[in-house]
Amino acid sequence: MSWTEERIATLAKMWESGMTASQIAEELGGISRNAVIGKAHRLGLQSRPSPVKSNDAAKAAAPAPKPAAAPEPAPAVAAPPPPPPAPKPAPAPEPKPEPVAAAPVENDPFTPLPEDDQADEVEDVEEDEAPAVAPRRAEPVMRSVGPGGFLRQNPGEQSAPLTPAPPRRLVPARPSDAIAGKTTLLDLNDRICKWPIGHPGEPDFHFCGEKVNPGFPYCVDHCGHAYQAQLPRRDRRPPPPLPYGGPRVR
DNA sequence: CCCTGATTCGC
DNA sequence: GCGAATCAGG
Repeated sequence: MSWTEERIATLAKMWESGMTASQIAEELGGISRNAVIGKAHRLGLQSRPSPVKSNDAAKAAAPAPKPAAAPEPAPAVAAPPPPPPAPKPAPAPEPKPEPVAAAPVENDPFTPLPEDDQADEVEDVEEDEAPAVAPRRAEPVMRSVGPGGFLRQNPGEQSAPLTPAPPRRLVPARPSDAIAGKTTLLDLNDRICKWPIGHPGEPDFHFCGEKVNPGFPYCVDHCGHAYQAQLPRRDRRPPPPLPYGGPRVR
């Protein structure tokens, strides 16, 4: 297996959307999670909340505001508690500026209601990503579907691809009509709701795709699902089916 | 034990 | 550049 444009794009999307390296590896297929992690690092994707953050508390506090040419900026996971989804720029090696923000995964939508300890999460989300684009059309755009299931662009519709050179493909990314018009992994960006619909690997697995509640990874509706105050056990819904029922079946 | 991501280092 | 091996925290 080699890292084609598309596999890299998929890796990047999944990584930024908070999927674990294992999940990504499984989805890409024929590759280990180590390969995924290694590639992610080489690509400069970095530092989502890692279990092993090699962190020196001394680094951030006092010393060396001027490393000059010092080779250890060590950005990533340090001070800023509420990392707003910044546009992912080139990795800034300076100590001061906000490093690449970690993907916002306050609450894994795949296990939306872990039972306890999440009442406080709504607390510390900050808001400094003012929607630069004011009136985004909230209405889903009707598209025609070309042969093979790829989506056609409407006349006058300007596509703003995330990738500098969107790969032309003879084989469309949408594997089937089941996914036509849906928001797939490759459609994810900072502005649309990343709430998963269905299970990864299923032919119609897709994402919500609504405009996000600014500052959150999900739309208003799904934020309502993701961030919930704890109810008394008395009147909790016993069946927590959404949006991800159980273990993956393959 | 399991999981996670980070890092190293031979290829 | 790649990724297995290793490390280290949860």
